[in-house]
Amino acid sequence: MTVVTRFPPSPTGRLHIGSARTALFNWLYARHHGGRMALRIEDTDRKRSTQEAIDAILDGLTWLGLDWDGDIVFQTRNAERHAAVAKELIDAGKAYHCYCTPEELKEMRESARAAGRPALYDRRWRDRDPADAPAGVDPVVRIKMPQCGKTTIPDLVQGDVTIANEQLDDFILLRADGTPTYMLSVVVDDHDMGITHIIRGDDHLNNAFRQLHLFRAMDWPVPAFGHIPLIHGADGQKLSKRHGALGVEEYRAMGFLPEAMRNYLLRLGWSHGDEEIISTEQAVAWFDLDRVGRSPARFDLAKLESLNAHYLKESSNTRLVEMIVPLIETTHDVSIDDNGRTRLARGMEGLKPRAKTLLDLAQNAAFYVIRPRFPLENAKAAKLLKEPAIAILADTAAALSAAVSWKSDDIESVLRAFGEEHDLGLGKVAQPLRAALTGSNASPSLFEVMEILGPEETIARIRAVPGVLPNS
RNA sequence: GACCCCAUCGUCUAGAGGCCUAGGACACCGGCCUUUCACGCCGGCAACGCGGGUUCGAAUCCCGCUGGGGUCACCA
Repeated sequence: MTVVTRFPPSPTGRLHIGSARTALFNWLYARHHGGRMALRIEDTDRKRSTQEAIDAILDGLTWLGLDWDGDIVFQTRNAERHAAVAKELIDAGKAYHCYCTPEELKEMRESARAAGRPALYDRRWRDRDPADAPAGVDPVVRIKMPQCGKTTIPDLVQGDVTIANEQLDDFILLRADGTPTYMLSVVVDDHDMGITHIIRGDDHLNNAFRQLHLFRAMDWPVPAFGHIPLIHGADGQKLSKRHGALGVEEYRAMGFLPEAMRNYLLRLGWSHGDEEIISTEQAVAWFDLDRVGRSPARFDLAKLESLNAHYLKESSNTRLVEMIVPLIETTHDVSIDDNGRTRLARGMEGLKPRAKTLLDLAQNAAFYVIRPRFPLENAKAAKLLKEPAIAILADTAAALSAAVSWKSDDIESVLRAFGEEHDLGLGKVAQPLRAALTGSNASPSLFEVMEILGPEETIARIRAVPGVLPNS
């Protein structure tokens, strides 16, 4: 049997970080077993579904590198089929019309809860004579669920989960307006699409019991279920807006690499011994549901950052340059030419180990293509450019102008010799220079920076420091 | 409230009765390296929620408690 999984987002917002992990697990499971992953847009809630959300979800998946097999299925397009199944169930005596009003149902739930009973529909129309139907009320269609006994779901993640059938009520298949509910649509589509494995968030575990009976009522094979725990915020509460970013798009904007995101999401609730850095190839080879943990995991930004820093270091310089150029261009309103790109690429080796995100990288790299502006905004750096540093800088510029070679090793020799000559520690010489050249008190190796900047630019930047030029 | 699920360092986790003096990673704290900041390397702090069983032996099995989470819509 070929494994067919599915990822079924509701297009009501961004691709949520938890959904992204669900998609990843479905994708990995399908790939691991040589199967397929289908993508289905669950747009049955027409009021809240938007094209914008669909695009955002597709973009998010694409960015993460999670592709799907076959055409995208739009659930609303199958509405007629869903309704036909409901009719079939009515004809078979497995479903019926219910004429309860919303108020009636609300009252029913409230009194049930007050009595300490499960807040379920009391099946009052299940065996009632259809002739009793009140005039002018459009009925909903409800399925007949078993009223006694137990139902067990052999869950691939949670193990066997059993519930008493009294906990299951005759849920609605078709709304009063004739449109199918989620519960019906999902089951019909999963069947029609040949889904063999339903891997989804833990919040759907209760639905699985209802869906299981719907599969049985239609005499359809029941897919395997795997309910993975949800991701929680750092405080252990359900992930919500107050926890900050929720959509993968936002993490992308924060400068995270897709491979870091993938690795992080994978390790959240899943493990393979002590492995931490896991490539997609390894993930496909190793992934299976039995290694998925059963307790909810908290989202830890620091760990994501650390993984991102790792992948940043592994990335090629050209890839990184292409990713940060637009960032530098927009924040500084400049246009970076090929020369600038070359400088950035050469500087990347020294920049990479100093960044956690692409945003850091772009910010730290900007000086290679943009001259510092005086007075410096960076307070610590500005402090480095006070006397006697200005005088030292002027002398340094002079010494540098006389340099025969502009290789970093040679520049270092020149500066060390200069320091000894003037009885100054290297720090006294280097720090003001760093501030003058990079506008910051922290940067990659100064000698490397100077080599990349080149002699003209280096000298020009030193002379641009207020107070230096007259002495040089 | 009812039902279901879960429970190892601050966080993610390893651990499938003796390999556990509980391992790794992130974070944190020291140190080394060093022109700065990082990276890297070395070291440190830090956990089996509680109470009962079962067993020669329990983080691992069972029960209870406590704590956390999920679900209870003509939403998905």
